[in-house]
Amino acid sequence: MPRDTGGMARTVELLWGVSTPRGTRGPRQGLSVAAVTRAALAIADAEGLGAVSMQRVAKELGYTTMSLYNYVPSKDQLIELMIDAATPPPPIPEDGESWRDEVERWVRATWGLYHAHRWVLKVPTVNPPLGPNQMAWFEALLHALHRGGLEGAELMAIAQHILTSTRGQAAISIDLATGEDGTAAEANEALRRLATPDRFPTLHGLIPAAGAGGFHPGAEIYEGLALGVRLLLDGMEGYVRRGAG
Amino acid sequence: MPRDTGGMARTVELLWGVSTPRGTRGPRQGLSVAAVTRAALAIADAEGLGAVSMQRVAKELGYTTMSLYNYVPSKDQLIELMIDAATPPPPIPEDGESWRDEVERWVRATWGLYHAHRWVLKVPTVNPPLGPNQMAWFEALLHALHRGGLEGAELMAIAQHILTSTRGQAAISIDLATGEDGTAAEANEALRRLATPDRFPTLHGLIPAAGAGGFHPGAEIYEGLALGVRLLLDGMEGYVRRGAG
DNA sequence: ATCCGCTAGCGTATCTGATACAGAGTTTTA
DNA sequence: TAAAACTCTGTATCAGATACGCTAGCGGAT
Repeated sequence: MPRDTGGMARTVELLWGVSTPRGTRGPRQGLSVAAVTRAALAIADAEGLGAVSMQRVAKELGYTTMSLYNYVPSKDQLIELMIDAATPPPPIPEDGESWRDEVERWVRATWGLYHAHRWVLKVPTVNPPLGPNQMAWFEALLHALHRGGLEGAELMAIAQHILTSTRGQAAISIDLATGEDGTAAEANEALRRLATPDRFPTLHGLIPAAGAGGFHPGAEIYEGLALGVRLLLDGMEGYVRRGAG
Repeated sequence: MPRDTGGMARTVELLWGVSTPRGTRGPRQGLSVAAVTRAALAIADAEGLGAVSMQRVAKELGYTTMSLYNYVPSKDQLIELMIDAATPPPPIPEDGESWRDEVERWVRATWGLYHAHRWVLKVPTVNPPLGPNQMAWFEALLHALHRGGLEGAELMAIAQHILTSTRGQAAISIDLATGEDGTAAEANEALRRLATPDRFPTLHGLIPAAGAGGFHPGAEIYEGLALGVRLLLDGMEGYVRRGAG
């Protein structure tokens, strides 16, 4: 029987810790899914996703590469586990906090989360996030927006909107912060040279205005994100008031 | 002299076709950057990014793997070229079109673009998009929003917001459409099972309401995106009217 | 008590893909 | 017409994922 190399069912099982009941025989297990995941996570946090190889993780744990496959069916699955493991429980709304503040707190926390684990957004997405922690965060966002008066498909839509723009802007911020020193400056330089006023009038006009050159450093991007969210919530309030949703 | 393996400068050079003047000596070139890029692009469109390897591209062209390196300094650079090559010129706004319609047309076109080249959003971003076509699209979006009354950092922020949420939602839609047949259904099934009303009350409430189970198929996601953009623009109008920006 | 069968961890092998390097043939310029 | 500058080829290297078969530890049925 070939090793079950994955599939959604297996992934979900692993993520939710539903241990397929295994016989108690054989040598005691020296490792565990959690231990493997933790080790991989530590490597990624310290040296980036590229440093995570099965060999490296095994070395870190003092085991052979192949023994990891006793716990994790493939590297891809391991990465899914890492992502969920990197995700702490979502922030708890404070008493009396407005729903808008709740949303903004969520955005800030998400921003922080991605910056704390700069590799997370490099993982090319394949599946919807079905890990327990991922789901908890999404639930938290839905909760806040629901308080704001949204329901059903609209609720889902706006939540996705906020989620994806937060992810996207965080990814940009991280790319700029992570690149070799000077990459950002080099990019700005290139931008300045290429965004000529004839072909790119609007963009060209922004370059001096934006200080670092149109692709801003971290804090400014966050401010931009926050503004976008605020305006979206403004629009949403109007929408709800008008009686839809 | 080692082959220049890249760096922003080289990338930009390639993207903008600034041919570093090469001597006219030696055998006539059988290939060109464009030809290599085109071949790679065709493979990616037909079989996904995973099918693009240097060997495969070379085979397609009837050359050796290594000969490609005469034209393209590395695979990563080739991928950047592919992305820009996959990007047609942005849509041209119609006469008399409102700025809001201009934005919405932009969003729709972007959506279509990503769906036409389903591999583009799988590329883990490293650099800001400096290719000429990428820049042209961004300029188009800036132009529309500028007409709406935004300036400077606010303009940049809202443009990024729209860009990232469009990318993000398109990515979700593509993942669902691309997975093995049944993956989406399986995910919904899992979601239904895992999103228990006690721990995930809001999410749980959405599952039946959302038809396919909370993670909607293509058209519905597009509707959601469009709604989000509309509300954001609503908020933006208020903001502009209030005199900021 | 004991032995059987399950299983963890090991060593090694295979396969795929990127990229280095050296050599041979081609074309232009001094 | 030789030297120089290139292009393309063939082969080698290196990394990383994962298959496979072996050995030995351990719990449970005899």
